[in-house]
Amino acid sequence: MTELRAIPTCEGCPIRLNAVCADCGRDELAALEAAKSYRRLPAGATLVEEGEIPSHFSSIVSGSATVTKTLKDGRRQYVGILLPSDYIGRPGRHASLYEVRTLAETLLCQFERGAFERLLDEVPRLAPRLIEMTFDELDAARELAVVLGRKTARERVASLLVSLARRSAKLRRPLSEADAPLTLHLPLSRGQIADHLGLTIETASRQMAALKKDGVIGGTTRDIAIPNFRRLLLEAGSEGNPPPGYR
Amino acid sequence: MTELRAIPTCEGCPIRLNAVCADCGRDELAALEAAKSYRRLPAGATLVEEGEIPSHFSSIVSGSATVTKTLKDGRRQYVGILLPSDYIGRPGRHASLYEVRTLAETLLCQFERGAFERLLDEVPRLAPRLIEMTFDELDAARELAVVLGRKTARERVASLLVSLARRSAKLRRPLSEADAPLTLHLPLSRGQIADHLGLTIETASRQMAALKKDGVIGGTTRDIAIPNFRRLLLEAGSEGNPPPGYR
DNA sequence: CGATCCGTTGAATTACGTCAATAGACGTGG
DNA sequence: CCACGTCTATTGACGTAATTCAACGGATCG
Repeated sequence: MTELRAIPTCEGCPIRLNAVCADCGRDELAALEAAKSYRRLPAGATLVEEGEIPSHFSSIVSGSATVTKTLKDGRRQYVGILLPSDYIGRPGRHASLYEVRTLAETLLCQFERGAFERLLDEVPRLAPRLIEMTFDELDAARELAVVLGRKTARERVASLLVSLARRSAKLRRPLSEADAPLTLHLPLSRGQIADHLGLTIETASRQMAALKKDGVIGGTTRDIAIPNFRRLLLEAGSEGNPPPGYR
Repeated sequence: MTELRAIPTCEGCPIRLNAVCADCGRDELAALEAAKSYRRLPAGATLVEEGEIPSHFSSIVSGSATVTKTLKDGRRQYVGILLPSDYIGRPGRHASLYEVRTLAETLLCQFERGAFERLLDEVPRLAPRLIEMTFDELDAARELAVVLGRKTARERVASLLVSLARRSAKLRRPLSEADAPLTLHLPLSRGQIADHLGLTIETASRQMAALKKDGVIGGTTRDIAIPNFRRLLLEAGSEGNPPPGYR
């Protein structure tokens, strides 16, 4: 799928316009160029362990990763899914509360933590962009809380598909209105979908099957066809029709 | 309860050491002083409406508020509870995705949005602190996702009590180890607890009753006694004992 | 003193979890 | 090419935690 061979320069970087560096000018970029390095990881690699103080701040150039919290008895919840241009890390010497693990082969653009903190002070357009992106992450986490707190299993699965479709097709045009067919490669197994949606693997599987039976989605296990995005959106439950039997 | 009469100066401000201004020096504080104003709201007041572009960025000096997302069919989820020193707002012209509403009479220290954005550029210790606090909010939202995705009703209620106890007794000392008795005034009704924990009012009420019956908590409806914090912590399910019957 | 709000409690219902068996998909080696 | 093991996904039958529906009790207030 994504080509990981070539180490891009910032100029030609695929995430140039969306990553934490997005707002930097040519001169500011030079400061980042000097400090950055690349790291390539296979699928299933642990990037950050829970409790670890990460040595680097990094951005996903290509690939994907999950942010996971695990209770001591083993219950797992994915609290984030990271796609290209998303960052991993937090300024300051904080132990990570999460495990970060690649879902696929992944290329990172990384900065040693101290160096990144210095850049935050020195490169004026970096901190505002980090603030902006962190607020977006906060919105995503709160949206997940709504999904987990208030939505049915079917709505959760539909919501995940909506979110992944929106993110992977980086819609400039409001996709919300598009009725045109659309395909989506799922980066997650059924078990991982369950870990993200607070469900069991069986329920995740059943709901995928039900959505398919009802014609909301098509395609294969990992490659989902969305014949009518608006329909999927309605199934996700954020758009106005109460689930059957809601008071 | 909290005294809202006196408008404090920054020097004597009760949230001086924890709010977004916490890292500012005496001189930086002067710039904030010049731009700030106060606003007092009764309980149940809407501070920000969903979809609105807020005109101000504000900090809670005293009181409390909820951050709520409502689905179009009326299902509600509190995605945050704000206590003194927490901020409300986001730099940039973003429509709020949430409703913010006071839980009790509340005093705000506020800045007109444009003025706050200028301060972010000009007062060096402001942006790093905002980043720090936003990451903390992100952690809280993700923690909530874990609670909503993976915990039982009893664990959810216990988790909320733990979180409120930790926050309201601004533990410098690790409260996690304290076995000493402790009291907590609940800022939330049973219905509001349910809205925060993704439960119904009946389930919230039943679980409170069950925790009381089992001696985990005592006190009255709104004033909770916690005879043994460690015990409550265990009930919250983050500390190692699987709930009965977990695979 | 009725009205309203909030909390509690009981009984019936249900969505999802649990347990269990089977079916594909994919790779390895004979 | 086929037999076999492994891993993931699917499907069925059953159990249960939480919801739903309903009734009631205790404050608070005009």
